[in-house]
Amino acid sequence: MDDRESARSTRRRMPELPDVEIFKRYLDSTALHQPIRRTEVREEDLLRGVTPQKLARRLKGARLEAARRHGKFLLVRLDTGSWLVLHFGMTGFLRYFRDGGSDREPGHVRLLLHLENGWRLAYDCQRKLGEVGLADDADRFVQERGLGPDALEMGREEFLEALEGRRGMVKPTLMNQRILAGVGNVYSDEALFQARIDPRTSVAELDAAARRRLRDALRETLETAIAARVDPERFPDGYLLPRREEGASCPRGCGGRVERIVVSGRGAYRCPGCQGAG
DNA sequence: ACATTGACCTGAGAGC
DNA sequence: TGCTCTCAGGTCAATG
Repeated sequence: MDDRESARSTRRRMPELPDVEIFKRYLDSTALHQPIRRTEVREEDLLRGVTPQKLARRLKGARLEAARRHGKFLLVRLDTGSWLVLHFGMTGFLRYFRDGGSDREPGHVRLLLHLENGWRLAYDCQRKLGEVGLADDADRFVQERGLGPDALEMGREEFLEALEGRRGMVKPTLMNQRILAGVGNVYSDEALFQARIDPRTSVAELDAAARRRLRDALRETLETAIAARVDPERFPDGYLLPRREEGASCPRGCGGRVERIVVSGRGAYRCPGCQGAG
């Protein structure tokens, strides 16, 4: 990856649920079933609850059997029964490569698994806000972390239950991983744009119809992002994500201009025409 | 329960 | 050209 490519992907890649789902599919189609010959920890700071020595010992000889995603976490089951836990922070991603192949080692590798077949699986995380760890059990990990239900797996009733009694602003509520897991800054904006709800609206002010609309919009948004392989250029018309910049014309064609506001300390994009005055 | 602020982290881009 | 400043955002902790 050259510098320009690196810069571009840094701008675009902010791993939320759809991004991690793509990572899961990538892992499932590349690095499974090969014994791990050696584990290289290049950045100890990203390890959580485990030393480099322990991680290497637990991975040595083990095979990655299948990946599972919960919210923004990727949990990889080993044939030994334990799980490798990966969180991608803001800038993390995976790459499967070998010497002389078309893909090369990326620029900020924090963990590198050397596999028996000569290929390597890199966990790259430029800004070190990600996390690598081990878990004995995936369900218990999710519970102990206090994660809410996965945003894509939860049913309509479960979503409505999660909002019940909430009084905070809707955007930070969607982003609260304890309430539902997987939604971050970008996709909360997108779902709210699709549902035509101002991000600053209190959940308490949303009537039943608006809550259902939000739930459907969130599901639609996440599924669309995955189908587009999180590439902004592949998103269908009418999506905000490819036009997350101040002054862009409303993707829905209402004539409004996209504006940036700050909600709960985060930059939020919305269309004043479609999403009300707030 | 909820809001706010700051810390963590690195690199890009702006402004001087 | 090179410096300083701000910003990006996932998560956590402290404070109101």
